[in-house]
Amino acid sequence: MSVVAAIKQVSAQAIRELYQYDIQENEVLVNATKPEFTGDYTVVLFAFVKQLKKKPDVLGAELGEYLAKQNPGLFSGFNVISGFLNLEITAAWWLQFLQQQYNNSAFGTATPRGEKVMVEYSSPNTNKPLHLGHLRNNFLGWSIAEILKANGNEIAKTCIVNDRGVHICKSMIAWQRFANGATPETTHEKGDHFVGDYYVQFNDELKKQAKPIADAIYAGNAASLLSEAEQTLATKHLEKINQLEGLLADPAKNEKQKTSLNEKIAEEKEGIKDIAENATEIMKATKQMLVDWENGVPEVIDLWKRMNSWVYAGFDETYKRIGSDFDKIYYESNTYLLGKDLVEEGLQKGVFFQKEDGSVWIDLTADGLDEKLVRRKDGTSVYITQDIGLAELKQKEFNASQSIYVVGDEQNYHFRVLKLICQKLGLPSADGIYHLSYGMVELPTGKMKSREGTVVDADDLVAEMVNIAKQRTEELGKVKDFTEAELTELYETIGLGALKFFLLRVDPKKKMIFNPEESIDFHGFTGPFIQYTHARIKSILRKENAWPGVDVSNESLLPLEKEVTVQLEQFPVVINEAGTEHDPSKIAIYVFNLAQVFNSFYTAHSIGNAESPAKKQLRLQLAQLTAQTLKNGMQLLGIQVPERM
RNA sequence: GUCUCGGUAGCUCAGCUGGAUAGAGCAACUGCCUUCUAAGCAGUAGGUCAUUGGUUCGAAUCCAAUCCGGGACACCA
Repeated sequence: MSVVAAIKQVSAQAIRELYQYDIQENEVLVNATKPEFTGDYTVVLFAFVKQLKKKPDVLGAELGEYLAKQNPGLFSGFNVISGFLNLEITAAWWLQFLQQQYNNSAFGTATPRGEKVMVEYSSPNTNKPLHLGHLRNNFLGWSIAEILKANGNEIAKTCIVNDRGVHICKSMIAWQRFANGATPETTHEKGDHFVGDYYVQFNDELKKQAKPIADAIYAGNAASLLSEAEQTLATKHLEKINQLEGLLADPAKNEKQKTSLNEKIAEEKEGIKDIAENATEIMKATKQMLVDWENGVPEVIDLWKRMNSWVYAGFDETYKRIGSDFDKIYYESNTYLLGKDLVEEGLQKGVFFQKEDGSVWIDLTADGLDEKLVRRKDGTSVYITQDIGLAELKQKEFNASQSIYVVGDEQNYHFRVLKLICQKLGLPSADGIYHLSYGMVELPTGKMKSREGTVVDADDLVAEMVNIAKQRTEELGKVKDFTEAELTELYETIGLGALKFFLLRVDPKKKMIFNPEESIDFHGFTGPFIQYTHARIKSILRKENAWPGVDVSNESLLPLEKEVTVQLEQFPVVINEAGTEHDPSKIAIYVFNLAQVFNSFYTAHSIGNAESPAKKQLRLQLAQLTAQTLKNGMQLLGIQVPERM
């Protein structure tokens, strides 16, 4: 049990016994004591003052007295300052903790509870390579899986590959038209980048073809190019634009109103652009290809398989390098028809209802949401239907009590709907659905846009980080005796460590800004800082292979020795928090704090030349447990720590 | 329009189940490598916690309103 938990327990017990007042352990608020006061942990008393009808000072004195008396092994002293009961923990308690854990390579990990958790993450589209946003997703998914594992859960990592749909057809059409039979082998290009290039080419061509149609729409002579429905829609947009521009010309409008009007006009223009793009020959060919794919036309299926195989080869390389792996990969081409029978079932149960045109809906207005379509009038299913089906399939295959989806926050609404529908359908997996929502990675200029070429490519970024790691390491010149292979490994470790730490140190649900102009730091609150701390400790431990082996249980602790110990003791609690909150940044912050405290200790006190054998023994134990904890903590973030750097 | 997430130091972020004088890192400035790795350590400076009101012993934290920014609300995925 952690110290804090122990303090809560004995405090609640003390209040029960002293005042016959029943109180739960978790109602006791325990904080770390502020440095300016004496003590290690502080019980905040204000919460009980009223119920117990005691003045804070009196309550503190009585409680402190009682606690110290009843638990001489835990508390060595106390003081009360205006409602805060500051408790000092005995050196013996800290030393006992250290004795128990210093040799425990699994320090921090909970015993298995037999609970199963699924983590779905990564989930790429197969029409373009991975970018920075995917990296955040992958690192988060991997890390949360490790954290939950350390909390005693059994983990299944999954991935749903979006391997079918218009987006792939776009790359396929472009390849057919522009590639002249080129392949990744002939061009010596990584497969996912190769296919992505054709996706870009498709969009270039689309723009080219859509331009004259859009011009015609604005000129009012696009009738022959559009279907009747498109024509009516286009006219509507045009009318709206005219109307808005009329308003804009009004000199009485202020800047703010003008901005708003301009935004609305831009929206209408976007609508016209969509119409024009959909009317292009290349778009029509793409849609036809999607129909052919669904009908299983052999040439289309062959090309689809071929191009996907190129993409997978590329992805595999990236996944291997960044350390992502999966226990089970689902492919949308296999799962996109799932959920149809559930729609039927839902209709019969009255969860869904049918409109006159035959489309099927669910009414979520009572839950503060809208009506949501689950089956089109033509009988085909929509995106969410597949997800319901896949949720059921996962449940059948893994029977996990919790199913985590690592997906960007733009899909918050979607997952609320998904969970609600599953609950209303009474699927056993429903309550375990958890959307681990994370914010987008943005550039200083705003969102990354593949169309504008402002996407930070994952492979490029990893390569750059590794390259910087190499430069820095060479500048410092500390590892001249490393072999070529050892150097390569070290650069990967440091470069990827910096990158992963950078993306994981921030609360997942917050969006984050990445500035490609400023390279990711290697100093301060960074991965390399922690790796360095680890390497330095390991260097000492290699030198000091003969420990004094004397009894340290009667030693006292110097302030910095204690600070390190206090920090170490919190590791299991932090792992627990990171798990329940699904938040790896808690680990990153913890590991940084630990490294920082240890470094202060390291510069202030010598380990090898300690004042006495007992001190040396104690400091070696501290050093060893710190190294182990840094290693275990970083492992939870998917980051390796080197023995030397 | 409705829903939702955010706004803390020049920059990037902690702190948010209410608790003592709001913390780190980067950038800036001062020191410290003849002693276990200076990717480090010690220190200085930097704040109207978006604004206003409320709740109370106490608010960055809870509530309301306002301002600013992101996202969502498709018979797209």
